[in-house]
Amino acid sequence: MNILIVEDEKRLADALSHILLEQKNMVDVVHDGADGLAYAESGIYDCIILDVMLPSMNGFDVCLELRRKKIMTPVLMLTAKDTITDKVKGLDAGADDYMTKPFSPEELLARLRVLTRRRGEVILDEMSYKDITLHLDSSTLSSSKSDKRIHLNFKECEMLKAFLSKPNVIISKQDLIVKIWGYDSDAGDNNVEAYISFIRKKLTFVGSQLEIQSIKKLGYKLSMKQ
Amino acid sequence: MNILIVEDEKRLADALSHILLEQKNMVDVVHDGADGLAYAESGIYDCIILDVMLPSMNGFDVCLELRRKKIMTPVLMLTAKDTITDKVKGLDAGADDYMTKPFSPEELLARLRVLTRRRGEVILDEMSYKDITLHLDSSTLSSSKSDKRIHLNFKECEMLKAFLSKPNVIISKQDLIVKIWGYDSDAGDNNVEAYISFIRKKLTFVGSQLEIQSIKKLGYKLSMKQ
DNA sequence: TGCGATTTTAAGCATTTTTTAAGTTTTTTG
DNA sequence: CAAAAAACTTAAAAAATGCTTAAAATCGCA
Repeated sequence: MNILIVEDEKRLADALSHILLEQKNMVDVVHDGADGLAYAESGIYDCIILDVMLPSMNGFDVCLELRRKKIMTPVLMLTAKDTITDKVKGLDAGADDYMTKPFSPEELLARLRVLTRRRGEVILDEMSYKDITLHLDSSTLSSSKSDKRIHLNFKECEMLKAFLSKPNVIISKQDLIVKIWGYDSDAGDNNVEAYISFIRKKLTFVGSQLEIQSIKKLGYKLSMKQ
Repeated sequence: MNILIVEDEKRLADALSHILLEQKNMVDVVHDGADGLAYAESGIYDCIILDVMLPSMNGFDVCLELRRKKIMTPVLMLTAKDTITDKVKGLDAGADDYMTKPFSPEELLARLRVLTRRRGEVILDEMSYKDITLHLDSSTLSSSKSDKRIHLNFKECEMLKAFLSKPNVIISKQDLIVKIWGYDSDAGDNNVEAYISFIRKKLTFVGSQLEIQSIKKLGYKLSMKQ
């Protein structure tokens, strides 16, 4: 899953992302409300964890603005105090659930499970972007530009899924390592590079107009050629 | 169907009711023997699942008392250990069947089917997909592509049922283990592999155009060849 | 108890996947 | 522009996954 954390307390943000990364999610962290809104508007997240007290723009307003823009990504609101007014305000603002600090990792994961199950149920069996489609029920890649199909192995598939869930967004090698090899693996950058190379070959094979572009020092992104 | 569960272990009680609710039964759960007896006396249940070890009154006594009062609702007795004396005691007490923990959901349902068939509920007795039919009453597989028939044993049958209920969907080895060997069995992947191999042979034998395809790292799915 | 059926286990094999490492190429930087 | 760093590509080694059997263990029943 693809999760956005909007939290200014650095220690808490770290703890949260640590917990989520361990479960092999993709996690983005931003530290203030305005940034949070900007990221969230991309619509690429499966869930947003949103603190109430934030610099520049508070969590309620972020949430309200998101809903006003018809972005319905589930929001889990965090707050330090368990006051009824806050809770009501949060839910009025369009949050889907509400959690008071401190909380246990288990509670966090349980709530996220509920939030994302709601929209889920329908299990995704295809992911598409532009001319390509990744068929998850057969681990197969195809493109509308040709009638070729090619099999991807497990890690290739996971990696391409990461790019398809965030097209045009730069994903760092570290994020890919965590997502595919796990939080405490000892895979190195070269492992990522090797798989990027495999996937590129397969994108070319099916005749796609998409490419995995490398941005030195930052990572890779999936985008149209040229 | 209307089922009463008398079980004090919360986890197991939950698992049981979950399984049964999924099949659209009505389920009542109580946690001790005396309550169990009180509920069972109402006579409204189609079946009673009764643990042996219970607070306040053990399962044997509950069962004995029920029969003494001429309440003949079928009783499926549960026990942790498979001792002959327990079994004998259970059946002497008037239980209709006897199941030792751990057990798989499929085994539970199969036994309930037998217990309640007596009283004439309509039960599913065939599953078909494309050219094959699995005859549940005789555990026999046939295909419209030939007039051959072949017997499947219990586990082969349960496994094929899993695939027939979700054709073209990938089912993981873990799911199959839980479904067929139970939630805390110590069966491993190789057990699944062995049975997949047996079933493939039988699909071939009856001349079916279907195959169980394996998708590395993800599981298996039933689909048409090619 | 003993027999046949069922289930489990284990080992060998084949295949696929993953890792590793070394040699290139490309890009950045001083 | 040269040197260093980063990224790319490959082949080959290593590891893992899955398949198939036969044999052992277990079960169910007469």
